[in-house]
Amino acid sequence: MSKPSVKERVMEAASRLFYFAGYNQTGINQIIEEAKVAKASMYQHFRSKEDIAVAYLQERHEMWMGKLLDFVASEKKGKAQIIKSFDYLVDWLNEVGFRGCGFQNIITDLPKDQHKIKDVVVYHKDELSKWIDEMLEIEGDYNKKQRQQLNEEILVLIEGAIMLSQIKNADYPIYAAQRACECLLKNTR
Amino acid sequence: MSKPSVKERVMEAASRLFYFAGYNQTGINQIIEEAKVAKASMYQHFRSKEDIAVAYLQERHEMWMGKLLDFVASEKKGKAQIIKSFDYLVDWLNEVGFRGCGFQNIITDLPKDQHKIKDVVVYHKDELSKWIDEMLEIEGDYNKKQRQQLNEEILVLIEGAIMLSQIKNADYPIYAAQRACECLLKNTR
Amino acid sequence: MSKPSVKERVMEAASRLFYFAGYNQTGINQIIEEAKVAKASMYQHFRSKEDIAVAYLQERHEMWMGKLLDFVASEKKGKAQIIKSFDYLVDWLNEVGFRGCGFQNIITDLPKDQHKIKDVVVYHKDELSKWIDEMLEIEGDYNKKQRQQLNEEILVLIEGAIMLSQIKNADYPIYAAQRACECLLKNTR
Amino acid sequence: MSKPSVKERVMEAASRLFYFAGYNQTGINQIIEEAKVAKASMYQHFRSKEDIAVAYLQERHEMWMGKLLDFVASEKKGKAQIIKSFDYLVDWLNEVGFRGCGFQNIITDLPKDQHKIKDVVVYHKDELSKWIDEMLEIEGDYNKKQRQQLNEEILVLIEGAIMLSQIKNADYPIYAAQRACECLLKNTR
DNA sequence: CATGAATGAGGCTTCATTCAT
DNA sequence: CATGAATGAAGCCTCATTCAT
Repeated sequence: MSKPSVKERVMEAASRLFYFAGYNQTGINQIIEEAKVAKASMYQHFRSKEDIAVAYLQERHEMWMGKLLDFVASEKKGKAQIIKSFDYLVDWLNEVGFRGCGFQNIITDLPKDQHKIKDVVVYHKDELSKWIDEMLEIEGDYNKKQRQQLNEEILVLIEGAIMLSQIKNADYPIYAAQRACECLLKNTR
Repeated sequence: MSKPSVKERVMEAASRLFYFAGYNQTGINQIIEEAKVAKASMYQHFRSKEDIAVAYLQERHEMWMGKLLDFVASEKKGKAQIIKSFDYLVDWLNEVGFRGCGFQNIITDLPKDQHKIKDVVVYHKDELSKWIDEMLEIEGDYNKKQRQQLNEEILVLIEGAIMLSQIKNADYPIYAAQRACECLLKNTR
Repeated sequence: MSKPSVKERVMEAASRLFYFAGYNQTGINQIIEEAKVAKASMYQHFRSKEDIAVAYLQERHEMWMGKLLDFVASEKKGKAQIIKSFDYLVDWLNEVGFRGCGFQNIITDLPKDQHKIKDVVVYHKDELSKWIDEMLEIEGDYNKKQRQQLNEEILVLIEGAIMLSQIKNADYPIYAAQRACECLLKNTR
Repeated sequence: MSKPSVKERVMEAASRLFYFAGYNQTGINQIIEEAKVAKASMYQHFRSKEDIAVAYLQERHEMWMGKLLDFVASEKKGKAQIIKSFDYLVDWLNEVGFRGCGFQNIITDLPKDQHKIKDVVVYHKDELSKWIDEMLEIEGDYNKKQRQQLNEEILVLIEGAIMLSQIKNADYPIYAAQRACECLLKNTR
């Protein structure tokens, strides 16, 4: 039971602070203080604050997708898991006090030159999109064009649900998104 | 043809910078420089940076809602205007390079104590919601419960469309939201 | 008898420290501490450390050339003043403990991108060269080509005298330069 | 054909960086990175950055004097080699982009306590001076006093030539020094 | 003998705000 | 009502060195 490594301690503190306080609100000094790490030690593991953010988002992606897949595993693969994924959002966002999506939140107020961060965000949403497509493909009801359109629509619902629940500090937008999703999946066009 | 007032010049510069560069990326010094205003003059009109942001968001709300109503005015009030509102989003977001929603963008990375800003954001989304409700009510097809649920769903679509178009730097999410919206409005539940 | 302004205090401290301790050895913190000025106050008057150095060198140029002209004024304009200028070097360098030339010293170990500093140094040496040319022209003994060559040679002697006196911590190199200069001026070629 | 030793690799990198980028501009990290050496390995061979500089200057002295002697070897020992030595300066400084004298450059901006470095610099210039004296002695035209004075003057010319060519980024100061040197050697005083 | 991790001190610069005129 | 000067706190990052393995 030894002490976590410097890298781990930095990641823990940075993840918590970046997510709950915000990227710009979180200073390097705060991170190293909470991680109980010397500043230069931190910079031996991460070249810059931006790099910490990238690592944070990558870790967050793994964690978030993992939890999502676990959560929906009780349902049959396909539409059912997609519908169930909104229940995941409800659980998650209630737990974090509707703090919203770590990926959305970080790109909205970013120094103009920090492209690496934006890239991970796009990657995360693309991966989520891939999973949705998988679920739709398993269903077998749709051709490729239909799948793509549905996929886009569902992703919009997810993004909107997370964002609006953050603004309103409530979970009703997530349920609304779920209802909308059910409607979209029921009515072939 | 006199020079715009200090307040107006500050608002112009701050609005532009807050929206396109981001609230945290924009410093007071940059605002006064671009507004060509002395620092203390600015602080005579606005108690703090937060206050400037509040004024910016209020102005932006008026402007945005005004443009929305103008844009959809060519359509019959009701579902048609709602559908048309997504075309507004397409026009607007293309014009601003998919910079997203000024209201969404500002709340995601904010000092913990700046509640006044959050309040205006909530107000803005509530007003948008009111307009949607108006349009649905005019239709006459829905009871109150149905109206509220549809309203929530449509708002989620709008939020998601704006956010995802910002992430993907493309307008397809807006069209996806529009398609989804049409589906929701067509299929009574 | 009011307190000197912030700018003056910064200049005084920076000049003293840059010259006697060295540009790289002198930190912003040391400057503001000795100038008794808040850091941000300093940055209101100087955009960067480089800019302070530029101002320091410009001021130093005026001071140094002024003192030189004053010192040699007792001699007749022409060769005599040139010879006398080496006595000026002796006086000056003894006074500053053979700390060398502020202009030479700053360019030898400079971040690659600080061109503004280099420019002032070149300007300073060019102005000194102009003065030498003036003195040679007054003499009337030389044609343009001869003047230019002598000028270059004398400037080399001055630079070498200052540098070698710094290395050896002694004034004999200055006297050597003076002797050499006399020889050059005596023997037309 | 084995890999150069740690010490050699450090020396190679440090020499290059100290000379071309500057002592203060070069960090330990950059040295070990370019030398492909672990930090602690380096500190096993050199007690401190200052020690690396001392070794660098010692090596540089051997190299520089060696090349000088080789270069002038085509001439007869005496005045001729002295004159020829300025051609060496021209060749060398053109090759290194007028980066100046590694010894001059390092002492102008040094932490106050690093005396070991200063000592090597003085040693280097003294050795150069010894060589000039040798050349003058071989000539047989001068008494001891005359030799010493000429020696000082020639050294001043060399120092000035190197420094001014660095400032002006041109080789004309070296030719000027050569002309002056010829004049000094021709005219007994 | 070699190493990567860890460190305290300090580097330069910018922040939003207030003060004195 | 307008202003430029002044400020303390904090921003991100790099320094030369030492430690534990």
